[in-house]
Amino acid sequence: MSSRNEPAVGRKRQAQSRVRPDEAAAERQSAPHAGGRPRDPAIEEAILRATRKRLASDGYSRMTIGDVVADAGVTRPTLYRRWPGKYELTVDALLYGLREQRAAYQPMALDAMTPLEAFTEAVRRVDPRYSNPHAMSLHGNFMAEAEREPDLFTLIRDHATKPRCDELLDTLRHLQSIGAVRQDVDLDAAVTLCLGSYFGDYLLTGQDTPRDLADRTAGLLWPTLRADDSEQSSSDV
Amino acid sequence: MSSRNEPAVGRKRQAQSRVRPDEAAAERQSAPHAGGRPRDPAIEEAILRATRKRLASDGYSRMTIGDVVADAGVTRPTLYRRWPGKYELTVDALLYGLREQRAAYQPMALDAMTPLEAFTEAVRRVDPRYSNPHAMSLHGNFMAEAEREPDLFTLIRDHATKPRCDELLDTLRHLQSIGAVRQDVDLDAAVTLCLGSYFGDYLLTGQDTPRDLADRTAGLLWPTLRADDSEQSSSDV
DNA sequence: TAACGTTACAGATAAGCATCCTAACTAAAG
DNA sequence: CTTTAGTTAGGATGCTTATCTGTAACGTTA
Repeated sequence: MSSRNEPAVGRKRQAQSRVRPDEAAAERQSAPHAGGRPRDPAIEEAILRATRKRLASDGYSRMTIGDVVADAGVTRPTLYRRWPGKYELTVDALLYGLREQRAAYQPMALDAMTPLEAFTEAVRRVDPRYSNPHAMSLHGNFMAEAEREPDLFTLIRDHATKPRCDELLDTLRHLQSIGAVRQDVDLDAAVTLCLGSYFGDYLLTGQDTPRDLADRTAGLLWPTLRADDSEQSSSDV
Repeated sequence: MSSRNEPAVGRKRQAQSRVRPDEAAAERQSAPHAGGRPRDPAIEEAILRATRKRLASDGYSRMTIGDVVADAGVTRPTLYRRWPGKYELTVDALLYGLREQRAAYQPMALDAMTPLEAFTEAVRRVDPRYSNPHAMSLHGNFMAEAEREPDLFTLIRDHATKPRCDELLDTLRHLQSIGAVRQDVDLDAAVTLCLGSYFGDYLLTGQDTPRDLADRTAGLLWPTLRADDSEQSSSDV
C-alpha cells in the first residue's frame, strides 16, 4: 500500500461514454458532432494549460484534479467528460505543450555563423529551460517517477529531450560535412555531455541557467571536436 | 490547497516531549536516560533504513509514515516518539545514508595511475549511482521538490553532490600541480560536465550507467585538459 | 518510569460518480 | 421560417470510498 488515491495507472474503465486517450487528440481536431451542445474548445485549452502549470509547480503526484479544474475555471465533471483520469490528462497536457514548443521553433541560420558559433548556439538550444523555465522541475518529476510511470519518462524523452539533442547532433554532423569538425569524434558522447551540463550546473548551483554556461561548455569541448587544420591559439578556439 | 495531508513543512509543534530535529542526531548518540525503559537503538536504524528505501522507491511526496513503520517492523507511535514529522525524518534518513557512504569511502591511489587513468577514475566516482543505485530517483525527487522543499535540495547538494565533485576537482588540481593538466582550463565547467554526463545519459537512455560512460566522457575532455608539452596526436590543446 | 506494541480514533484530503438544472445546437415537424 | 423534440455540454452540489496524519488509551516490558 502506497497508492494514495491514484488507481494503479489509468487502464481501468478505458471506454464508456468517454473519450479514450488515444482518440482524444483526433477527436479534439475534428468532432463529427452528431448533435447536442458542442464542446467549448476554450475549455480544453484552459484545462491543458492548468494541468501544465500544476505539473510544473506541484509535480505529478501532488497535482490534483481539483486544483486543475479550479485553475481552469471549470468543474470536475467537465474534466472527467474528456479524460478518464490523471494519467491520460497528463499525457495530453505534455503533448500539448510540446506541440506548442515545436510550433514556435526557429531554425538556426547555420551559414551566417562560424563553426564555433554554430556549435555554441546549438548547445544553448539543448538547454531544457530554453523554452520552458520550469523544465528542471518537470524533468525531476519524471526522473523521480521513472520506475512508477515509465511511459511518462519515455514521452518526455522522445518528444522533448531527444529532439533537442538531435538538432545538436545534426549541427555537429553538418560541421563535420564542411570539414570543421573531426570525423573520428564520439558525437553521441559529446551530445550527452552538452545536455548533461545543464543538469550538472543545476544540481551544483540550483539557480537559473547562467548566461555563459553554453559558452563554457562549448569552449571545453571545441578543442576536441574541431578539425585541426585551422587556427589553434592556445586553449580554446 | 495542494497539500495532501502534509503540514506546510514541519515547523509546527517543534518541541513537546519530542526530540527536535536538530538534537536528534546528538540525542541518538548519547541519551542521558533519566530512567525508564531505554530506547532500542535497533529501532532507530530500522526506521532510518526503511525511510531511505521508501524515499528511493516512492519519492518524498508519496512516501507515507505508515509504509515506513510497516517496513521497519515498528508501530506508528514509536516513530512519532522520535521524529515530529516526515520532513525531519527525511533529513535524518538522508544524513544517515550519506554518513554511511562517507564511512565506506576508499581514497584513490593517484600515484599508481597515469594522468588520464586518474582523471577517468575520478570521473567514474562522480557518478551519483556509484554508491547508490537509486540515486537518479532520489535526485529526481529533490529536483522536483526543489521549489517546495529547498532545504532538502540543498542538503543533497552539500552532502552528496558537492563532495563527489570536489574530489574530482581535487584530482584535476593535483594533475595540474604535476604538470599533466593545463593551468588555464575552466576546471569548474569541466567538473560540471562530468557530473552532468550521468544525467544526460540517464535522460537519453533511461538505463543503468553504461560501463564505458566515464571513459567516453574523460576521452572527450582529456584533449582539452591535458598539458600540451607531451604527445599531441592531432587536435589536442 | 518511560519505551513499545496494539488498537482505535478524528481530522483532512482526494478520486470518481451521480443528480439536477440550464445552455447550446441539430433535425424534423409544422 | 418558426416551433419543438432530442441530445449533449457544462455548472453546482453532494456523496461514497479510500488514504494518510497525528493522537490517545491501555497493557506489557526493560
